[in-house]
Amino acid sequence: MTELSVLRPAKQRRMTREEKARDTYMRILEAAAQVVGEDGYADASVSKITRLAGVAQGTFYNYFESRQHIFDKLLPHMGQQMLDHIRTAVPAGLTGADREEARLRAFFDYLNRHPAFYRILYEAEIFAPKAHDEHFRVLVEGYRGALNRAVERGEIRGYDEQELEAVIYMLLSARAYLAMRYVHDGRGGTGPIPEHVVDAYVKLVTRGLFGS
Amino acid sequence: MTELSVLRPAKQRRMTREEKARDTYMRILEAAAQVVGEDGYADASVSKITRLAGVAQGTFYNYFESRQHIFDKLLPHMGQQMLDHIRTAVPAGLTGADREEARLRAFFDYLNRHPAFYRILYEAEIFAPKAHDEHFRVLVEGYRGALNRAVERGEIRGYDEQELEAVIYMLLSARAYLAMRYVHDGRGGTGPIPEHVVDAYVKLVTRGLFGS
Amino acid sequence: MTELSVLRPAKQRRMTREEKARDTYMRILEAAAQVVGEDGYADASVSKITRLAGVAQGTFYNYFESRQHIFDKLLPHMGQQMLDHIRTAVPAGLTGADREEARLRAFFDYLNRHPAFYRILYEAEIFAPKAHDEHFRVLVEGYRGALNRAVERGEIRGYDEQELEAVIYMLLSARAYLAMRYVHDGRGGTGPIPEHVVDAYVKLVTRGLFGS
Amino acid sequence: MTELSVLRPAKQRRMTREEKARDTYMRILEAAAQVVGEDGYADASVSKITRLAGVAQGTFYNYFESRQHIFDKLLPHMGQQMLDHIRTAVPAGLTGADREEARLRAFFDYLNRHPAFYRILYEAEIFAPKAHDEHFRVLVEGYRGALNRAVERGEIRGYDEQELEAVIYMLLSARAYLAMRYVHDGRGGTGPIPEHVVDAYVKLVTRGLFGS
DNA sequence: AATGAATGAGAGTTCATTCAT
DNA sequence: GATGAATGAACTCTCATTCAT
Repeated sequence: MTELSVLRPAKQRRMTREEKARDTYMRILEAAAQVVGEDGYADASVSKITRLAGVAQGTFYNYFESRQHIFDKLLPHMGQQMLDHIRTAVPAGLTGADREEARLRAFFDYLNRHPAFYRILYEAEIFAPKAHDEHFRVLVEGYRGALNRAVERGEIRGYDEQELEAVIYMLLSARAYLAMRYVHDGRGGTGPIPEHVVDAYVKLVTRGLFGS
Repeated sequence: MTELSVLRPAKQRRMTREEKARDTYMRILEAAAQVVGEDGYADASVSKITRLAGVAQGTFYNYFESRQHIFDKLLPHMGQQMLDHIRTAVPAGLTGADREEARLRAFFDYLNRHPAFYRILYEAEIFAPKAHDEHFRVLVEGYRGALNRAVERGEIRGYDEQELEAVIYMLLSARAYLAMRYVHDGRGGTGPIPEHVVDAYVKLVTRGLFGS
Repeated sequence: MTELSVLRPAKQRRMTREEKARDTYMRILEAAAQVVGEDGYADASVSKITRLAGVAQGTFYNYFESRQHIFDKLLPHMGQQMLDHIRTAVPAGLTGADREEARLRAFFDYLNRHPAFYRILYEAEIFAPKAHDEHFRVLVEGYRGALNRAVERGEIRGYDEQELEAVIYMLLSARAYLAMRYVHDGRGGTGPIPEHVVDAYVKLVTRGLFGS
Repeated sequence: MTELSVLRPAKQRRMTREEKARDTYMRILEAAAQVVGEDGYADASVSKITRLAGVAQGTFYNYFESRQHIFDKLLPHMGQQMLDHIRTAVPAGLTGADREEARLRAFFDYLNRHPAFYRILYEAEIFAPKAHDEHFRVLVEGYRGALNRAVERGEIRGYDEQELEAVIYMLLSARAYLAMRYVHDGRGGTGPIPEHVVDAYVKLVTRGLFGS
């Protein structure tokens, strides 16, 4: 493992103190993301993170109160990126099952581009439960709005509000496990999602939700 | 935490050397299950486990090569219990969506009776990935047989074999997340699954898979 | 803990460079006194002191060579205040045991008004031994003069010069321990000295020194 | 600093496990006493202590919960030795001021033989306050009994019970400060107490307490 | 003169594992 | 086979001090 070159801004004239601080903060955070992505939270020691970030161990504690503290920041940081990616990648006009398909593809696409994200997200359930819950809450709320609109448009029938929440959990979980099974190969590597997996998802959702 | 009394066999006559060894092995394994269930893998120290099992720390290494080793045994041991429970609980004659519903209820029922199992199972993805994969493989194979039969009976249409596998993953994942969300309350405790959650699951599966 | 407002001079016209420096020096010194008084030398970090003084950490080292250095200044600074207080509080005409009693009361009175002083003084034996010795030297010399005059006046008999020094140490030590035992309650708080303690001291000194 | 040879028992036949454990415990405790005696509590690191005791750092924590914990054991351990020494050294028949003198000499004698004790005792006020209080309590109670008997015998007159407690504090404090001033030379070394100091103490106590 | 980010040595503590008894 | 004392590597975190700005 060597120093991160990412995010090291081209040495334009000069950086103000504040900019430099912001830079250091980001370098540590990105280093943590990479280490957790590769080794998991349990093996993400402060020493590994700072070595990768190219700063002294003590510097870590100028920016984060504790090891747990940076873990709690990781998912919010990366999760926002993911949501932005999905929002951008899903065409505005899409509705119904087409929208679902686009979202699934965008999710897998993001995972392929940011292989570290999978571990950061799914281990967070254990190592940063607060952050994980919050992330989930955001996802669920976003979904709820979309499904409610689909109900209003008459695309979805036969589910009351409580049931829809359960459905959202199922759809989110489906994404997660499909990612575990089909995006990740044995160790470390990732690949594009097979078409038949998308087909299965879309079929299940189309019939099951937007049915007949 | 005090010594386990579970599994301490009634002191009939005498135990053969072999029986005693088997007994000690089981005591340690059960103690590990309880500790992991309560504190998670990360905090399940050898010392906690042996203290609970009522043996010396050194004894642990007469039965398990390492801490990781016992973690790898945990899920196979508990997972078999779960499968037995589900198999027993689901009436033989049921097919189609009714069978799915019965399986879901049996799963949640098991979780309620064995609260430790949830952590053992879901943290295994991180702390005992080999065992987790194997456990999943067994579940998937069992499922595959059942769904193939449903296909043969004409209950399921429009999914090829590969797609069915993806569907299985989605159903398994649905269980997992619904458990996380609806069985577990904030800290430690569990409760029965709400009816509307079962309804949503059944509806989605009926329409999506078995649907006309 | 918030910034000290003490000693912040009313913002008259303007401060000369020198005045400002003097002001900063005093602000840091007073902050150190407060922190040591509350948390003890061991927990009086430079960061706590500068935070309380309202200056940057680096500023500290413009005024004091090291943390130890400011500790060495603390007792001389506060000790002088105490001596001034006692000198002022003890009526000029008193002699003999009456004078002793007045001094004891003045000492306890100072302690009650400046609760931080106790820790600064007594922990100095450990954390600033040089300063402690010097402080003691000053006290002893002051005492020696007084007792010598008492000898000359014939109030004290039967002690040679060396013995008188030992007596001085005993009287000073008595003060200290009586303070520890009777002025300080369990944690932090202080109260007036009980009368019977003063009585015991006066009796012992009257009979023992100024005796018969 | 090298390994302690003290207390390493002559290698008689064999040591039972229990004996060996006791031995290790004592070796660590004695090492701690020596380190604290030389460097003070603040600089008595676990690493220094275990190095001197000739055990691994981890071993320390098999015997003491924490660094603070061993500090809390130090004074009780050494204090008992001191009391035993004084009790043994003071002839049984002595009473009144003679007894006081004998006690003072025994105290200084112990200090000379165990130079580490001074720091252990007097820094305990700061670093092991609980132990210090307890030690003081024991000393005071012992004293109180002796003085009460002296009152009954009519050797002491004019002090009520509360006043006598204050007197005890003054006598104990006198010992302590006289030790600081006259037993310890500049750094580390010790010497016998000068006769004139004993004389001063005896004179003060005789006149002040037992005085006709 | 003032700042505050960066440093790095060193602290206390934990714990999986070993091995002589 | 059972024991439990001993180990030592690794961890997180603190903080006095420096120095470029």
